[in-house]
Amino acid sequence: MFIGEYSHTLDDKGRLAVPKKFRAALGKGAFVTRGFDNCLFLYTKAEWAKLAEKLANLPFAQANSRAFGRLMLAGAMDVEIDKQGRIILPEYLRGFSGLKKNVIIAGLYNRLEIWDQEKWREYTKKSEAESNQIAEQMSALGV
Amino acid sequence: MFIGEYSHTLDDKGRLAVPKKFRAALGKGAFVTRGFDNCLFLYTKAEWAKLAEKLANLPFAQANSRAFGRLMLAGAMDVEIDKQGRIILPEYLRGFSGLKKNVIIAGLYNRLEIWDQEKWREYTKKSEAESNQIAEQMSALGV
DNA sequence: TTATACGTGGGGAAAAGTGGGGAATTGAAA
DNA sequence: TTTCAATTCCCCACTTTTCCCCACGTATAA
Repeated sequence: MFIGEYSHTLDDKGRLAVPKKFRAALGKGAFVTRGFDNCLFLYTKAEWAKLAEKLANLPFAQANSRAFGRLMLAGAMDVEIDKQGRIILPEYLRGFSGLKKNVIIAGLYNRLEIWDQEKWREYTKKSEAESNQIAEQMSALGV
Repeated sequence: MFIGEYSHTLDDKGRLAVPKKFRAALGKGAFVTRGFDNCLFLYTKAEWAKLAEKLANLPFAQANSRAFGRLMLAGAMDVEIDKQGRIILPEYLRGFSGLKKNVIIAGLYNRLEIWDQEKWREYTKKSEAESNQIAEQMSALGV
């Protein structure tokens, strides 16, 4: 289970440290891909396999399904954790997510999200302001 | 079952003493996360597991579900109680809840709430003043 | 008044995160 | 085929943060 918010830095070589806690889970293989709201999703091998399966079975006759598949499947890349506990993010994903030096890594149960710090700050600020409304809606979903 | 109101202090290292009564219940694992009205929620491991499960199953294709998950899952952190009976609150949660030196820990049955003392005072003052109205509305919910 | 327990503060050791240099490997050009 | 250049990968070292332990003060009860 991934939870929490971590602040790390992306170096000039495109390397990003994974929080110590999560390395064991990702050691068997990790997959990054494009996410929503301009962040990246990082999955364990097992979770990625489940998701990829679902994506592959989307009806490719539908334009939206094709777009979704291209976004997440073609966007994906398997990454390895080096001896220092870092992964290398490919150029196209750094560009997509607008990552600069300061990066936020967020745990969302079965995935990690990688955000540019500025974007994350703006996003959470906005969400906090709307949290009461959102919570009302969530109660309808049984939370 | 957590009840009562306790006043403690947060030190420079972000450490907060948990009231003695509650340590046994939280000893097996405790989880803090963002709450409502700018306070933090503190759960036992068992209670958190139930909540996290629900949050994880929200449909991530919906913008509001994602926002809620990011507030509460990415907001969460598992904390351990040290030999002195304290937990460490991460920087981002202290910022979120506006905690300063004086902190209130309040028991709410299946969770504890952590408030900045000032905010708590204002909130309770306001609620006490409105208690009659609130009570009317609650009766509709079967209380 | 003394003893005990709880809460608070701080210092030192260890670990995690970050940056940079050098070796090895790959690819391209002569 | 050989050589040069560029990129990738690996390892070392520094810095910062975290964790663990000890000690003091205050409150409470005997």
